[in-house]
Amino acid sequence: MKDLAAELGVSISTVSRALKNSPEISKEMCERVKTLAKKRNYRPNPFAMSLLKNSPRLIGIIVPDIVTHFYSSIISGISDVARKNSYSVIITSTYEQYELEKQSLEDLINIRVEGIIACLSQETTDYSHFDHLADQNIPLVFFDRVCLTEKFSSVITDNVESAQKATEHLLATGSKRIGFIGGSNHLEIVQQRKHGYLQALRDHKIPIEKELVFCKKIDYKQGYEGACTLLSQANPPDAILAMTDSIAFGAMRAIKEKGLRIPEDVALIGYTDEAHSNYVDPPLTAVTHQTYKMGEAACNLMLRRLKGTEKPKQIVVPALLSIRESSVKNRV
Amino acid sequence: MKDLAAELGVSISTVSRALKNSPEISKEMCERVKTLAKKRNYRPNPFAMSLLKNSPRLIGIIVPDIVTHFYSSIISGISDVARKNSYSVIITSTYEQYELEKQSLEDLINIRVEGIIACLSQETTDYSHFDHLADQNIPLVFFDRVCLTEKFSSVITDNVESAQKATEHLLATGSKRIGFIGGSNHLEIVQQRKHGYLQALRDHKIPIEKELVFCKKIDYKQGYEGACTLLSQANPPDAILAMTDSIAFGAMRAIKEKGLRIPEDVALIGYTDEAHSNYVDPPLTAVTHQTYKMGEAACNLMLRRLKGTEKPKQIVVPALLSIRESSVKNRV
DNA sequence: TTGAAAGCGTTACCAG
DNA sequence: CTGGTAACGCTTTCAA
Repeated sequence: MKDLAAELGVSISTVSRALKNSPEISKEMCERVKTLAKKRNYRPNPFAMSLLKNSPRLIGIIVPDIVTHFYSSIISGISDVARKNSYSVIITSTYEQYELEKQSLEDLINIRVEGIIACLSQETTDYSHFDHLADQNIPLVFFDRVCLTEKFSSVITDNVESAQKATEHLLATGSKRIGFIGGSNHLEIVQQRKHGYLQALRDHKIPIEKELVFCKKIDYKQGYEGACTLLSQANPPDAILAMTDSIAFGAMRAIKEKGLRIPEDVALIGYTDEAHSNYVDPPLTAVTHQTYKMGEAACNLMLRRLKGTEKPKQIVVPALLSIRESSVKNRV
Repeated sequence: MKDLAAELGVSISTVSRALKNSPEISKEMCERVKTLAKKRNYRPNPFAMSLLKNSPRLIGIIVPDIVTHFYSSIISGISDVARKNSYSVIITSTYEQYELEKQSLEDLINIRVEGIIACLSQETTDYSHFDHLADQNIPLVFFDRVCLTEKFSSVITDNVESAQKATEHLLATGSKRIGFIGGSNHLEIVQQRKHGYLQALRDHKIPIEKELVFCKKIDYKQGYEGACTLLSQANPPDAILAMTDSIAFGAMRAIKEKGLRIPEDVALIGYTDEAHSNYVDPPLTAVTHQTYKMGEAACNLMLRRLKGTEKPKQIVVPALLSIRESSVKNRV
């Protein structure tokens, strides 16, 4: 900018004003400056700006990991909305560890992000590090795994409803005895989805059988073992609701290895993204989270907080039941 | 910092020095300053630093998208190395579009990242926007899909070798006529993988047939259509080498829909990550990229460039052939 | 309509 | 060992 001023023989202030179309400047001058600026490939230095205004137009994101489709898709939604509002995003991963979560938070604050969008790690049970943000007046929005909802806005999915709907779909399409494979009971999403499953059974006056519920860990192996356990019972289920994608794929393998047909012998519903549900055989009926939308919602919540102080708000982005071939016994 | 100085009754310079353990300051003073700094929750303002040193400790990443496992895993590798060296990363997605790639590049330069790590979009055939970076002296490292290799460092996989090995594996396990499904020919990885495939055929004195090669775009749909086209020929192949994961899954569906068995009728090899290869039926033999390692390598290359000017350098991270069930016709 | 100068938070150099 | 001051790039009064 100094160079531009020198080259045009005017002052720096003039250049500054010309560049932002200050109404109190001659059009001619304005044009001259802009032309030269373009020619010299001038770019405003954002650090000077940030230093001045203390608004770096930067949003921080904290996720358990970026490799899981669920998170990467949400990040995608967040950063697209951010970019459209000329914000940039910085992403940090906790790898589900409490210590790394604290570290990430610290880093983002040091970088002086304007706000933080976060999803809790599995390990986190103490929320004080987030609590402090309220004092420092740094906006925070949670998604999926949330806490301190009176203080901070959040975006969640309808876990109870989605599991309930999935169960009802199974009942409506010819399944009678439905098994459930979940994860550690202390996780809220496990409780909620199991709750939805049980609710559907209750609504249909179907007695609840403990043996049909298998809850250990959320991974492929436990999905496989869960299905093996359920199917080797004396009176095995004729349908399984699997609580996550890895569990569903593990269960699918177990069913096939037993020589059972999907959905004729055992119907199956999972929670997965669009693409991978279609890659398997038969295509998997699944609850699909509107992850991109969740990301957009989270970012919009943040942007609104950034503009004016708004009351904490929850947004529920409903999950969709994508019916494919793995669940429908009685084709019409 | 000003407040700290005032509160302690010393000058700002003293505080600054105390905070960075300048050897020319009394230990006592040093302690006093640090204690108060902690108490007042002082954090250095990174923008002032960046303004001063013009080094924001920020690295920009440009990827086709962040949702694909291949990219998210590489990003994971990059950002872990970056964080260990107290760099942050900013990620932008091109969604495979040339215009968005130019835009992303522009944005990152405006934000004043110290360097950029990029993977070309499928659309990109004109590299001048990257070429300009060399003039502006902004370090650039490419990965996977690369260009201008005399000017910029890059991290690639051994595309020729991996495709060659995969083809040879097919030949060694009973396949005779092998088809190839790839993407746009202007992409180097397409050329290289095709080259490896052809090389293997040549080595085995197998005549090359143009009709066995299908190269359009890299996505699920083209994988499906490619396989359909190949398999509906008068003399169809009995094996297919699919150049990416989405192509492989598309091809798998096409093969099944035609009522053909894998691998008995048509053997199939893809390029995918560990997890999803195992989810499909039959488990997919695949070339597995060491994506996290590639990310680490790219970031290390960048860090070295950032420290001293280094000559452009290529790093080859070999891919691994994970043999599963989809490829082996003649079980021993 | 334009120019001069202060100030944003920090470091570094030069004096004391 | 410590204080003063210039400088980083830009915006914004205040004066002319």
